[in-house]
Amino acid sequence: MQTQPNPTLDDVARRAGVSTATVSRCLNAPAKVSGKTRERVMAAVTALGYTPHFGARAMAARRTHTIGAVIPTMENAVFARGLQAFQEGLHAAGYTLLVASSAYDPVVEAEQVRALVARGADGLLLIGRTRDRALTDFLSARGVPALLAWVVEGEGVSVGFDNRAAMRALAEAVLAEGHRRIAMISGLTTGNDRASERLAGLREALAAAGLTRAGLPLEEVPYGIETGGAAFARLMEARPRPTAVMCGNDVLAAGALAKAAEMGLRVPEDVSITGFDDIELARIVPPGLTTAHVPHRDMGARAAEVLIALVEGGDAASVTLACPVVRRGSLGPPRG
Amino acid sequence: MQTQPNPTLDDVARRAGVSTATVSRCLNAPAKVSGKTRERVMAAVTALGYTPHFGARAMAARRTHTIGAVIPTMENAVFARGLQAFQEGLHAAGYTLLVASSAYDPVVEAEQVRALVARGADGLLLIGRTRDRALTDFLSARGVPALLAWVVEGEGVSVGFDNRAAMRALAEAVLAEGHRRIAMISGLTTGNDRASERLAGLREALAAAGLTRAGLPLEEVPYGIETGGAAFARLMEARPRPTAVMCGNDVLAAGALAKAAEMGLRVPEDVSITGFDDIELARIVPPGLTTAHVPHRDMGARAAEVLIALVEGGDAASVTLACPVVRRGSLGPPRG
DNA sequence: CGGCTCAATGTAAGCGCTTGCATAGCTATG
DNA sequence: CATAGCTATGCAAGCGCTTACATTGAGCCG
Repeated sequence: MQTQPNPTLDDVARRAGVSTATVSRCLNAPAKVSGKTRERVMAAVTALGYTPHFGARAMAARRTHTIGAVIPTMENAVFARGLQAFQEGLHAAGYTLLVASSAYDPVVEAEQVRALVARGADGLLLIGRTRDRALTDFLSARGVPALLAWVVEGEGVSVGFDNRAAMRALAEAVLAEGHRRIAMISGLTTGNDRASERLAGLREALAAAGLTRAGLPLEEVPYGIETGGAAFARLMEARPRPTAVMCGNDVLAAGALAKAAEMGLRVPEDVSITGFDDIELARIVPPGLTTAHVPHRDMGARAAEVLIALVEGGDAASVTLACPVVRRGSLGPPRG
Repeated sequence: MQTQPNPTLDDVARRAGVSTATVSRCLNAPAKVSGKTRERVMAAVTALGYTPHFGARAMAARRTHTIGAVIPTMENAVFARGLQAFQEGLHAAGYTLLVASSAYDPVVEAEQVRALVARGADGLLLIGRTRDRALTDFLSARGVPALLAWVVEGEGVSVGFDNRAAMRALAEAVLAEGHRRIAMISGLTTGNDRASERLAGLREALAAAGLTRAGLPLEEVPYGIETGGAAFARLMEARPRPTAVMCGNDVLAAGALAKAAEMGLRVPEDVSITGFDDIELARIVPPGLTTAHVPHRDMGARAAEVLIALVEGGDAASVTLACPVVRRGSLGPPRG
């Protein structure tokens, strides 16, 4: 499809009457070139519409100023928002972001990581911390630093929050209202440490309140409004019914809320519902969703800082952010 | 940071006792190599954990199997979803997707387009069709095909829908209910042809119904739930009040809906509200949002097909998808 | 059994850029 | 005025890969 060959450094050099080395310096270290020459070169650059060839540059410079990120899916607003902030931070520092999605599949994730490394990513942003040894080894052999986000430090540097503690705090708020029959709708926990940590947090809180572990009705379903609604309906078939349904994320909770309305159940009088993430949705679904606030944008911005430090300097410390409980209308005392 | 140099073709070749050419052929055209050699080479590849260097490959092969996409923002679910489908389609065909976002700024968009081309994108996906001459010229000079999505064909190939016609159809439904005092909350129209086309569609319908153009109260606000709510509040200060508020997208409409509830206005008894896009939200905000259904996933998938055809074959036809009106509780006849 | 074909492999020339080193043209110094 | 010390530039060697072309060695024909 290449109709006319793209202009190269050589074309620019010829047109400006200098060597390719000078042109290259003009572009990468303008201070090393005299004012007059620089002007002439820049004129040639714009006249020709020259754009440096990325592959060639990466090859010669062994540096790409590119950061790769592998996220589970772009369809989840939570990642989209964090990533947007992340990319703004990178852009400001002169880095470009390459995004790939894994569809929550570790095999695909590994593939994508390799693809990004092959593309010359100087560093990587990864979500969560469940991943296999081979991948970590691969990255360290290649000398590509990776930052883990959405979790707290396991091994390696991370920027994130403690999913378990946040969920436990939320559960404590629910218990404090007087709820004893609590059920949970969790996202799929297989290969998803955020989901399993949240579940674990709830179990810890229940145990601490003297409620037996066996007593937690649980539905584990894929991410989605529909699936959340369906899971809610199943949980509400139990007699006696749970008085509170805690969800692994806001989207599941929104589904539960919608289904409750459809079933003629009042929230929170007949049943309390909680979410996790605090996406915009949480504010607008009536009566407002009580949830754990995850500072997505802040996390993305901090992640950019830390990863750049890692890439350029060599080391940087992990950051742990707080996830306060946000109380809205969906949580109230059990009736009776 | 590169602790150990990455293995190169040469390392693999040496280890397998063949030339680099043979290794390259093994990877790119296995049929040209004898079975025994291939096994030996593949063994060396895995033993060394070899990954081809992307830049080098792009340089030598003048082809990257990479498609770039520039979207306004990842935070808009609408693009996220379309893009997810797009990327799945590309992946299946062996292409990789590079995503960049422009924040609705044409200058940034142009930058990103150039960056993607410099990175060797074989083709580009662009949203909408308002863009300046220089950019189109640049792309055609470089021989990089671009596909426009979310719109119908202007010049160039597109995969999308007719924003104006869809909005007109929606407006006709509103008029058919008997509404005559209609207001609009539009997204920012500057540099956003989707938004301006939708507005134009509404105006056409009003004109066709004999309502004067001057009679359309209009709020033009940035994308967001909050901004939609605030705009709604302003529109409802008019006396007599509008009986129907049509919004440029579902997110603005969700904000309007939430604000209506907060103001104690019943929907649709006191005021009807419509959206555009039909995102998940539209189904769950009570009483359900009447909106125009945009087939995002389908659009993404078709876009992948068409763009690949463009890149590989050279030409392909535009695709126009229908956007049926979806009726939900938020639209009813005006009271009285 | 010579000669031809064809499949499998090797040789080597780039692809477009960066960068260490050499060079040239100055000015400041003794 | 010769010399040292700069700065601005050029030269040329790769970076890791693909691919046209050359080479080799079978297998097959008459």
